[in-house]
Amino acid sequence: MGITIRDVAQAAGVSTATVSRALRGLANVDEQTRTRVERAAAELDYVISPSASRLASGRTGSVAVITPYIARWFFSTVLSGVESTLQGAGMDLLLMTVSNPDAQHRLPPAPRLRRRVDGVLVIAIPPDDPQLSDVLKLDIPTSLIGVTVGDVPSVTIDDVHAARMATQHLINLGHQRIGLISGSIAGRSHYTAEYDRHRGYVEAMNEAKLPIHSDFEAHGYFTSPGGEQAMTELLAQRERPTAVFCMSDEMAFGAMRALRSHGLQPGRDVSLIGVDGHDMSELLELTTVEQPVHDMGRIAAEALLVQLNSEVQARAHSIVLPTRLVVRSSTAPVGGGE
Amino acid sequence: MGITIRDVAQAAGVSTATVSRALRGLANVDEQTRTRVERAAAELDYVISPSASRLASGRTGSVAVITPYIARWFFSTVLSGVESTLQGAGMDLLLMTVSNPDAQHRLPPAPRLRRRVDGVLVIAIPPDDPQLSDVLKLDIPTSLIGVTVGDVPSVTIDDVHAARMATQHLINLGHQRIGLISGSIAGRSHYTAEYDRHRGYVEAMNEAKLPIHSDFEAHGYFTSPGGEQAMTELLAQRERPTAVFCMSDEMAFGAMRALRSHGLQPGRDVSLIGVDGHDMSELLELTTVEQPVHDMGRIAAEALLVQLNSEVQARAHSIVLPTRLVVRSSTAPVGGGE
DNA sequence: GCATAGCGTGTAATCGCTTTAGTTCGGCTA
DNA sequence: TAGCCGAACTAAAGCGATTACACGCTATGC
Repeated sequence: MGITIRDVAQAAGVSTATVSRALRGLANVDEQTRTRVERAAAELDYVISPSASRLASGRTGSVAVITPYIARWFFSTVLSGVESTLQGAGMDLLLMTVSNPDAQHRLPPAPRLRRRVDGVLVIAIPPDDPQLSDVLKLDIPTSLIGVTVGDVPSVTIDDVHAARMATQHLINLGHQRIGLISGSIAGRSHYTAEYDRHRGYVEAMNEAKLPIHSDFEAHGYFTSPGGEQAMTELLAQRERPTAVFCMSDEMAFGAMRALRSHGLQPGRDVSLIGVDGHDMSELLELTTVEQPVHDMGRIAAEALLVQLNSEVQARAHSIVLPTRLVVRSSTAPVGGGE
Repeated sequence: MGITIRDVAQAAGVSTATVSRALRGLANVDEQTRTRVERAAAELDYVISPSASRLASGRTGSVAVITPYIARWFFSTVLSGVESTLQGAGMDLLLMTVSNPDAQHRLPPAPRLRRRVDGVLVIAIPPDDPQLSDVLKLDIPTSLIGVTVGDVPSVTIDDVHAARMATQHLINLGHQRIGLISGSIAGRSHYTAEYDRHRGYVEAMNEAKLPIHSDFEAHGYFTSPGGEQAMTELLAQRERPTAVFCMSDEMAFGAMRALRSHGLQPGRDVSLIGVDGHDMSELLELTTVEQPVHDMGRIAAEALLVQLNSEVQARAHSIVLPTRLVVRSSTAPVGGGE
């Protein structure tokens, strides 16, 4: 039914081998011949059959992206960065999710990758998730985003530093009772970013010789209802914190709502800072430590492409991108509202 | 390098044809033989080569999803619905974006689809976008989401009805000066949903014999900064509207911010209603007409799979999903705050 | 007792490309 | 003039599955 390379060869009066080379821009093809072939292909409206090409060449021309969530801001933003890069390189992007707490019982992605993709990009799967190790065992070129495991190439931010920056900002404003809304995803394996952000908070507090009450930490599970709940708990303490560091913007949004329903105003009554640079944080006037999420996707994809194109097994290294403190009205000097 | 079907055949002591049949669960294979083959395949850790299988069978086992945006709420939510369905059916999901105002100059997706996918899902591309017609011309089974074109199968909501419901809600609360924040995406072709929502607004207003000031419409370009700008314009009118219907939640979020920076409170001073059921609308207490976005993706994917599996060219029909008014504190009876 | 049907299986021809190992041929060197 | 070389090209052997067809065998109908 379809036009094959043979039809093009015949129309151009050359062999199929020449058509193949001409169309792919390989050397050892006379420019006149190439033009003739291209014209013939265009006239016949010929497109290479990817299946045949893949079978013959062994290259699939596609990259899998594995992510636990699609509809969450961080993940979809990374994905958009990845997509634009891969599209630019003419690579197919195969999207797969791993089973996450929300959607159990789907078949693990690892077996589906074999013989099917040239490379894999993994977005923020906890380092000790067995599904991740299954993927890594496949020995397909892989880049990780937002997580590091062993010496697998990765693109991340310095989570310790981000958390220190956030906490330090609160300290600089004169706050002393600084709460923490962390993740502690229920039933979920241990998450590097959370661990590191915790450390950053602790380091900054210690350095400033500020006390860390265990009462001042609440779990927000990285969701905004969770953040709301956590803030409500913090507000129930005998001595309320005057500022709270939230490990993600979404949790901070929830915390904002909790403040409002207590008649408190973010910034004036309690300072709130997040991490992410979420789309909505500007709208909600949330101070936050921005991470370059779109770029993380783009850069990881670029690194993977380099790895795929280099014959040598060039040991790709890990890349750490900078974060940036963006101050808005959700943080203010301590006592401003008293 | 890899294990091929021949290795499995040899190990199981049968022909490759039998292995193929056994592994794909076809009929006419003795159960004992099938078991033997399966055991051999498992032992050798064999996986079918998709490229070879595709070439031989002509089926690609994959579906393309074409979308103008990935990181926006509506699109990523549809995508997650699509993904879970396709994953469940063992289909590969190829993600492609069409050039949108934000990202010009990428090659159009249509040529990349040929011979590569069994079906196509298109998310909310304006019906007169040439890139959409290029895709439809390919004559690959296709389902549209959030848009209709001719008799191509689609999954949508009734936008006229949704807008009527929203406007009627404001009318029921006693509002008479009801503003409209519409889209009018700059430099973008005409968008069905916008047209229909406009009609719904007009119909409801006419039915209630309420006047439609041209001053009461502002363009928000379907973004939240746009909505903020639009609301600011509306507030500058001599006679301010007491309520505003926003064609999307994101624009309503922006409008909320504009209200706040004018010292006004959504609901008390100006009522605000959106359309979408965005994640953040609950947090922001926005009244909205919810559309079942995740389901739209799921259902469109299911319909496409049916179409792919039915031998007959069953003319798939269009599906219209219901919307639901969710009342929150951003809308209140007129005059509540005066 | 014989034609027939159907099941389980094997044989071998594809599917449409890539790629290796030649084959030509004009021009250049010795 | 012979010999050699490199560029441009062709022929043909895969790549690893699927599937139409053929084949033997047993159960069934008449």
